[in-house]
Amino acid sequence: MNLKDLSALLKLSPTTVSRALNGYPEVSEATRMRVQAAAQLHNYRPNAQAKRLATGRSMAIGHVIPITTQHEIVNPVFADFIAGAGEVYSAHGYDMILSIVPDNHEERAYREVHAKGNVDGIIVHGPRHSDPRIALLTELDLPFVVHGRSSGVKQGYNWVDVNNARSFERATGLLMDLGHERIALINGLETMDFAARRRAGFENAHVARNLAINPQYMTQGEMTEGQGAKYARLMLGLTQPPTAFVTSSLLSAMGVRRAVEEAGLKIGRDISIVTHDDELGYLRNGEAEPVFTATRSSVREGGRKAAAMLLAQIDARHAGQPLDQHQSILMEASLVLGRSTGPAPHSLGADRTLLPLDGAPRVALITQSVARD
Amino acid sequence: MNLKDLSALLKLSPTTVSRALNGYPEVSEATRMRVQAAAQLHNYRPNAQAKRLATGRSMAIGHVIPITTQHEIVNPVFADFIAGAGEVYSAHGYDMILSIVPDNHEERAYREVHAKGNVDGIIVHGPRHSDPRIALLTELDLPFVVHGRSSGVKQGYNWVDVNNARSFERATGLLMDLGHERIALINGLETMDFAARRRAGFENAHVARNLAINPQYMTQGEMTEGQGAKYARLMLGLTQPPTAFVTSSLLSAMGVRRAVEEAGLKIGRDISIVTHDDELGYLRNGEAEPVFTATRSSVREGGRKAAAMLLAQIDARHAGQPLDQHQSILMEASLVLGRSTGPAPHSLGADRTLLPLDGAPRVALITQSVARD
DNA sequence: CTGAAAGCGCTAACAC
DNA sequence: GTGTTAGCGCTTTCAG
Repeated sequence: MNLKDLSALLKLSPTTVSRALNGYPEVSEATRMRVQAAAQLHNYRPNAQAKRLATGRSMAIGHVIPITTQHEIVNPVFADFIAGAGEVYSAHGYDMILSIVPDNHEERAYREVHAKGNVDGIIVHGPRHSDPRIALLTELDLPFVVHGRSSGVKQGYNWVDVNNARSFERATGLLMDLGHERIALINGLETMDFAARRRAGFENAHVARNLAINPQYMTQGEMTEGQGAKYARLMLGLTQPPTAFVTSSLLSAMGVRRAVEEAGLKIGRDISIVTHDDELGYLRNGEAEPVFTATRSSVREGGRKAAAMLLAQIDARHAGQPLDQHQSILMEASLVLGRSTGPAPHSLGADRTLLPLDGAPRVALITQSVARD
Repeated sequence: MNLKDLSALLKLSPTTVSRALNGYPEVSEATRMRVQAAAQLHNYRPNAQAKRLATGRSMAIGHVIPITTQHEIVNPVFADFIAGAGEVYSAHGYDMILSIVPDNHEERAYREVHAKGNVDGIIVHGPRHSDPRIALLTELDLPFVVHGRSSGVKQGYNWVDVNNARSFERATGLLMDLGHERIALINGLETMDFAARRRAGFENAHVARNLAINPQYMTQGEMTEGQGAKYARLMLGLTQPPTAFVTSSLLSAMGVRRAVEEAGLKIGRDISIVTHDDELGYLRNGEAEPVFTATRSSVREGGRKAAAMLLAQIDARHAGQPLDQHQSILMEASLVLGRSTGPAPHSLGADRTLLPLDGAPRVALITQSVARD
């Protein structure tokens, strides 16, 4: 059933039917009703391709997920983020086109997607410290929103990110408040912007408390268990091993735990581990179910916000507004908690609660949480 | 730059240019060269929408991921599977359209996507035991491949699945071989086909060894840590508690571990836990890095196979072949390993290796692995 | 308020 | 070998 068929059936012109269905004002209420009823009855759906060609809008948003050619693991964060974005798209009649692109083909992929005209906008995932994609997309004049930031880029652009620096600064500071002076950082690859920011936060905490930063305690690499264990082993082998670890992912934290156990040490007694990760709901317990959910949903909420921002941008452009104003949303990470056996939560400010882990308030998990915009 | 511009530039008709670019034989080699060079030079990309409209092929595959309205967590398995499928699509010039659909709107979503004509085929995720989507898609005459199976459906259809029954049977049997007689199953929701199959495997192992199946030892629910802990607590509270747990996901296994620890028991000494999950790379160690990778890549490989199967089906149909033959691929799950501190692997057949966990060969992890088709 | 006609950018019969 | 013509199904001026 297409427009022509339907209009023939109604003994109206395709034009009128189209207008009736698309809410144009110049059609009489009576015929609009009639048309809508018929459309419903015959289950009419305008052909998407034709509509796209006619309007010049593809009604689709591209999500480009870069895959490093070495480690081809898809970061689980993307799944939740994309789920959130997807909700917004379907509410607005947009499709989501997902491209998993090897990072060496990225530029080509973007140019192609643009030239072929099959998306109206793009969400950029996994930005690096200085990410060429931002300049590229600006040059192509394709609306986009970055999931994360690219600190090395000076021009304005739209982004949605989590306050990585602040959360790592607080996590590190927290350990220091508990008496730790030798704290290790097991970070993600610092070419990735989020990892660079996490390191900055880690260092800031040292600076703020006048503690020396020991390069031997800072490592970066893939966020896998193997890497976490490897680096932790190295550091535990130092003459002055760290007394606490701040890690950048759940997997790394599990690797650290393994190394710690191998060394015959006990977590929460000899060694503290703090991990920051969107997945870390995996580790908590007790009250944890809601925390887990909250963690995942906050990433999802980030996806929603990014999508909404992008669609607004596209609408504005289509409405002829210049819009060189750039928007950004910074989501605050909040401290949550470990394995609570103790009674009272260790408070960290109005909306922050840290529960002691295994009775000893020395191990904490940190997660990204509620949005603040 | 569009076809018309390009052809004007070359002083050729759009037709000829189109033919040259699309590899039609009736164009002279000389002009083909000239056209290709010009296209390259001007960075010409045919407009996707126009092409779609003209050819009637949307060159896109839809992946519909159902979200249960209660627990809106996206199963991480999807990410890897989709990444694999994505590789195949981009190699063949297809786009991937991802829809996250609340499970109560599924039928509508499928009908819509079909009527709008924006996909040439669909991958069905998360099939239930009797899944109406299969009949629906058959009725709509839209090519599709199921990621998983739907045991209650009698008609033929294409699918790619893992041998869930067999792997759970072997896991359970393995525990029995180690002397366990009271084994608990912490399963996913058995309305999901994979969970039903896992249960069947669990039961088969009992039948094969003439052991009674105790309903008190079988639970199903969301595969979260909280549920795992809850059920494990209940069972550990029985007068005859189980001595081993077979769980359906990493999260559940972690919940069980928590409950076990709370009860003052020690894993590997008092209690064994076996988990089967695509994610369970998260838990292994030592030799584990490659296993982790292999696990994830095997899911990815499943995605590749499903995609290839679907594209073949679409091509065949387009070539006018009837193809009422249905294909299927069953991937075998292989046993891998726990936390290896002991030396010799405990062998389970030619391609199967089980390493002892913490020296005591009583805890094992089972993962899905290499394809066999 | 409704309709006729043109056109979005491409492909595919059908001539030449 | 190459060009002409007519659509694909819709939207959108422009008339009425």
